[in-house]
Amino acid sequence: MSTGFATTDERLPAYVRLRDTLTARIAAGDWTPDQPIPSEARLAREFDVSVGTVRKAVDGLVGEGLLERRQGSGTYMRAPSFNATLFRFFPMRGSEGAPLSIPQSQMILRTPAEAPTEAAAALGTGEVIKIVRLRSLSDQPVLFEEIYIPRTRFVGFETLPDTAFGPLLYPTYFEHFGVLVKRATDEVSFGRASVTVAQQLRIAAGDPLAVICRTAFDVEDKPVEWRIASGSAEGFRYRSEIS
Amino acid sequence: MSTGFATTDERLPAYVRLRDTLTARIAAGDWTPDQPIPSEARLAREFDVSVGTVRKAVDGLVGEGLLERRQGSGTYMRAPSFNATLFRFFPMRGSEGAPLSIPQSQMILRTPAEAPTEAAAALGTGEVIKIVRLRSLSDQPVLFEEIYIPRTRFVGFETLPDTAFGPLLYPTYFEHFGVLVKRATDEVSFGRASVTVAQQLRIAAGDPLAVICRTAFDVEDKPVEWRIASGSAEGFRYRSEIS
DNA sequence: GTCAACTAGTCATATATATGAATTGTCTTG
DNA sequence: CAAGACAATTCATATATATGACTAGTTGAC
Repeated sequence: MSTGFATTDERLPAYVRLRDTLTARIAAGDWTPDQPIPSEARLAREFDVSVGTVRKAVDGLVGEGLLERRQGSGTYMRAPSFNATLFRFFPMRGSEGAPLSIPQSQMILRTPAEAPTEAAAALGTGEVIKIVRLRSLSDQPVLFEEIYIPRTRFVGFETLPDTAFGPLLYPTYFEHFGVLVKRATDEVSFGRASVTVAQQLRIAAGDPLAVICRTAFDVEDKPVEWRIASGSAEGFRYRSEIS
Repeated sequence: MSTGFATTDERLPAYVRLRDTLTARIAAGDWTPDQPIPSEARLAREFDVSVGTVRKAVDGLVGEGLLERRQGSGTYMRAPSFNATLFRFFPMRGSEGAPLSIPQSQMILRTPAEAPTEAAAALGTGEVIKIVRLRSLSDQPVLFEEIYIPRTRFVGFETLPDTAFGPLLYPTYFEHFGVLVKRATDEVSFGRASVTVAQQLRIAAGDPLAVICRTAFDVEDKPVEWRIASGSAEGFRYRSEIS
């Protein structure tokens, strides 16, 4: 008897199977952000489980930040707000509550390429699209980024019009390619500016550099992006919450 | 009618009030780690709520990492495992799976002191105890730490025997002073080694330095520790999970 | 004495139900 | 047409209950 679950291990509890099924639907783009998914009662009927079981499944996804409940209205998809990465890296106000400038993003390059060793290892493939960006605060370049995304997941990325890009990449990933970034791991280290990086950041070659390597994963925990970002070590700050 | 709740706002839902009450008991040291707290059925009777409500309250604390469920056995206190901070900061294997050395911890100083500005601001008091530690990997000093804790929460800290300290401080905080660290915020930046720091780390003054400032909070979200850790920027790595 | 079987206690899963609170759209009324 | 009353829908809280799974200790047979 089919119960409507996606094909997951039958030995697993119903709420787990339902959670996985909902995740698959989200990943497949069946629903769109800021649109309500079916109500708890509907889902209960559809999958032939009780409302309590639906709530438990949804609870998990809310905890992961994939869904958001709004009492009286419904439960909505929610693209994880990896917002304002730059704000995490550099302090935004001088010392007094100085007017915080808006971070800018300038795309320099977007082309198919061969992934460097580390990126290939993280992504599991060498066939990537390479993106180069320069991010600035009040016209001062602060972060130089090289980004690698697997070609198979982002077919046609290099031919997208420039208008498809805002200051953040992850919304574009989702809207045009259905790739939803759920989590990422950052690794901060110290280095020295190469000639090209120095030129972009308008510092001297050999100057101390803060380097952030990030691997981003989608809802199914498959790596979908590897990036290396560099900024002058002067004034650099990386904030992190641990628990 | 008393229902056994600690005095929290009566307008709040029962599961919130119960959760807060349980948190207070944990903070008060009513239970000890690795000891089971009363069973769900007992708690339900004690607070005159249903088992479902108890489960919902406990769910929250499990999510926060304060409690841990063991099916068939009970629910246990769990000091959050802020373990192996050093491992997060420096890579532990050379390049091949080299035998990972055990991090050592040498306490250099432990005395009442006046807090530096930043520590005082974070802790809300200048009356602190200052701790200085040097942390090493295979007899190579890698991290120099200055730690400040409020005197009022840690009465008698400076007179504790050295045997009361292991390689980690947080277990000692809890066992001797009932202070349970639940979360912390780290801030990584880069600077240059002062003469004293350089001496301790056996590097040259002016060498690039990685600096990690941490503020730690207890279960009630009150700041209980501020520390600044410095290590050579060469070979430094700070890992962070974001979502 | 040892080991297997049993048992009591505990958390895990699942259902059914009732009531409250918040939102949203509709309908009535002036 | 506008404003307020109203109703339907949806999530939020809470209870009661049943069954299964797992643990840890006890009992009993050999």
